[in-house]
Amino acid sequence: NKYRLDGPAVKKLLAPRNNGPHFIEKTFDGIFYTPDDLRFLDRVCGNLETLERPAQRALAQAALIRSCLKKQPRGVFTVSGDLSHYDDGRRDLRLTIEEHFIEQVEVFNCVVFDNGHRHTVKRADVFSLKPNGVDLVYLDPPYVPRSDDNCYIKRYHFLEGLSCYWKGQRIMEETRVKKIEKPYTPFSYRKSAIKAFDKLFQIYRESIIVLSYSSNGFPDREELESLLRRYKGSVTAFEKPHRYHFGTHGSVERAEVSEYLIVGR
DNA sequence: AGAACGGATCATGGTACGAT
DNA sequence: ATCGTACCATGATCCGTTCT
Repeated sequence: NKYRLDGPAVKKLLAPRNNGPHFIEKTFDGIFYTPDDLRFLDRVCGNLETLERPAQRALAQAALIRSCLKKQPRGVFTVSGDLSHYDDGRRDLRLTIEEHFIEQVEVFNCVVFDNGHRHTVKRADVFSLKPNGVDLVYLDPPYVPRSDDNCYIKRYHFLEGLSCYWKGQRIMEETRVKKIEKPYTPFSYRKSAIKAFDKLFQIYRESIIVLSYSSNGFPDREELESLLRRYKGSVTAFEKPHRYHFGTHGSVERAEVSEYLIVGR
């Protein structure tokens, strides 16, 4: 609500260290970014603990993660090594991570405001949370594609690791990009997705439920609506056409989809 | 035979801004 | 005022191979 990364805080984050950690530099050398970029990430991560306020640490982490995302071609961490053929001249690929970081600190400082309420964030299994006293839940689960897998960790493992400095994570050494292990979710598999939706809707039956989903996913819209009707008297769905941009060549058939917003109350 | 995994992949169109 | 150029967002996929 009120704490930003001011001059002294940024100075602490950028301060040189003598005995700082080198995990990122050692692990991702030749895989992502330049050696200088990797050392910068180690330095800022090591300096995070010098900020006393958790809100400031969170802002710094958000700025650092955003910096890494912008500098990585396509924003995904499935590609590594020599990425020069992705270079289309854009500024994001030219800046160092440090230059990105300075900019992103300002970006995140600008989103701090006070609306008079207290807010909390949790990173947890949805089935482990208490559903009491929730007016409205917005659900954005992973989609099960029609015939493929949809694994976010394989695209964003570096950011997930960065958010905790890979503490408690096991790196899969045999993978080219040094992925961390994929966490299990029943929403990612045909076998278990329907049951998982049913359980989720049941848990939040006292709240307004808003579900984001796509025509690309399984189960289809009709089935989701009927699952939601088990617990909700009124179910309405909104639909919007959407085109993805990653496969613009002719063979990409799934780029044209409908996005759904399904509301139960 | 279908599911899951690991890794690689586009080009279109909007916007900002300087040049004319 | 208009034109041209550079920048850059998009990213719940695609494909070949391995596993069950």
